[in-house]
Amino acid sequence: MTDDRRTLATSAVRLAPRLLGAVVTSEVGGQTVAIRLTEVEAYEGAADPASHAFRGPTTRTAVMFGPPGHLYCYFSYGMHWCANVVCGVDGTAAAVLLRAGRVIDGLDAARARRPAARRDVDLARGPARLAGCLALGSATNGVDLLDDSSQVRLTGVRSRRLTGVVAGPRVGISVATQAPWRFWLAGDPTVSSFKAGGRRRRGAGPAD
DNA sequence: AGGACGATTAACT
DNA sequence: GTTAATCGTCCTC
Repeated sequence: MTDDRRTLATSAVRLAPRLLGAVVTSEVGGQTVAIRLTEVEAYEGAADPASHAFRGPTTRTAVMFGPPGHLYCYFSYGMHWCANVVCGVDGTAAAVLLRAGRVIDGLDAARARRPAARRDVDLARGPARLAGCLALGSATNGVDLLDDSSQVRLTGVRSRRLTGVVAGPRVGISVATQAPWRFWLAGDPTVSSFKAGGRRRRGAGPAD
């Protein structure tokens, strides 16, 4: 295992704050787009009821159980794709959701992929928006982010977290809502606005 | 075989 | 502030 991959063979909570400031570069579709990460969330697999991997491996989550340094993409709400960096040692299912970032290369291609974005800081402000900018989806699920020949690569993972990294509750989940496993760069305009986790339950109103 | 529910976003009022 | 869009996945018959 390379040194780079070894640095990812750690828990999601330990890795997540060190991904802030790192760069994801996509060459999908022959267009280069690079994003500097400003917001992430840690998901710890078997120990974390909010993780897709909590109930054990399935077809969808197989990549999460593999070696670190690969990309886990999943389809959400019937419309969107979101992307994670798989971490932890081979056989565990930890991963870090890429929630937001700043486009630092390929601005024109990113704008073309996200016509709804009014400002450039909105292009990758949110996990599905970020995946849209980089054209991540089913075709990129499982790619090795540490292989120079991959269409999607991760560079610049820090050995120590940057100053200005803050932590708080994760977004959009209905269990384990209190764990402060969302990390972002304080004051950065590309970070998504906070929304409390725990959506309203349908068809489960008060019984009386 | 059927149904509930999303690690969301954009467009409304 | 609210809500529609839209479908794969997983759980329960």
